[in-house]
Amino acid sequence: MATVTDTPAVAGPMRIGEVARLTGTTPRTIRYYEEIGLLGAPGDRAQGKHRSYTVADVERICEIVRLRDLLGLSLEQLGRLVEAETARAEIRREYRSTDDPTRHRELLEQATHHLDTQLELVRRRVKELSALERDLTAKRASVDEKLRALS
Amino acid sequence: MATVTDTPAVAGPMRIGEVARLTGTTPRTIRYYEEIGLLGAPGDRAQGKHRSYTVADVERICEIVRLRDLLGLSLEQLGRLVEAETARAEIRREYRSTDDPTRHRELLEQATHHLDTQLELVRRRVKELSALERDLTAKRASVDEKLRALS
DNA sequence: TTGCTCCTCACGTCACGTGAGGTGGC
DNA sequence: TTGCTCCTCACGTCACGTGAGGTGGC
Repeated sequence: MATVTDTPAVAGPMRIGEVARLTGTTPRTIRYYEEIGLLGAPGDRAQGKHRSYTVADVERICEIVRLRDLLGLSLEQLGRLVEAETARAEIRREYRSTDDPTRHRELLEQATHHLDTQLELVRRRVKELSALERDLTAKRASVDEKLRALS
Repeated sequence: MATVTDTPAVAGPMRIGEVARLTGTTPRTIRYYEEIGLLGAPGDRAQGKHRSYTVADVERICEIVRLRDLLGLSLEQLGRLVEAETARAEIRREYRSTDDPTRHRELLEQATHHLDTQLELVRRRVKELSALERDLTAKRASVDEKLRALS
């Protein structure tokens, strides 16, 4: 799996091919996610002209791809999950633009709630996979036992 | 996720609906897996007559469904993976029908190889998911920190 | 005989893959 | 100007979902 540790060739705005390479997807996939509203249209863009992406866009796509591959969710479910993420970006903007500590607390509590939802899904998966690993290991041990008995 | 711990209503042969319920799938999915050769046709069956399944069939479908949900493989890849499983069933039959210890050893060593392939895939996934869990936990801790600083 | 489940087409859908034909920017 | 990548249709594919119309077995 490709990660963001691949340094982008340039720090400036990127085109869709580079973004696809950095996120381990394809241009078609990125356009499709834009089409169904999972990604917002990148910047203002005239019809037929090239899409231009920022480093923040790349990070968002990486997150989506990671969750898509590791949890078994539909893109609609994934959309609802990262809507929370989108909200978090919005939250940070609002967070920085206000000094009201009550509002600060509210925004932070929303963030923890979003993170907890994701953590719960991840932990459930880890448990299921660990159970599978345990079962396979047990089978392996049983076969090994028979092999030893043979020699 | 449904598991085989749901005891089947009867111990005898089952129909497709019951099998679907026990394995957490649908009749359509089971027929589709048969169509693409992922499952062999259950018993000899005249055209248009009902399919009849055994407990062994249910266990095999459970395994397939479990691997399908937890690893992110295509049905073709999954087919190659459980071809090994199919081979194992065949192997057990041959294992019991021969007394040659050299042949026994060969068959057992094939079995360990198949199990190791599956274990490697499972462990890779566990690692990826653990990394994701770590990242999310770190984010959560950072938000918590800010919340404490506020009070 | 009545219900329920099963059967086989066959078209629909989700998440993209894959050309076809044309334009943009270093 | 030449290449390369990008653009927008639009049809194909994988893994099923979802009726349509008909038959099987307790």
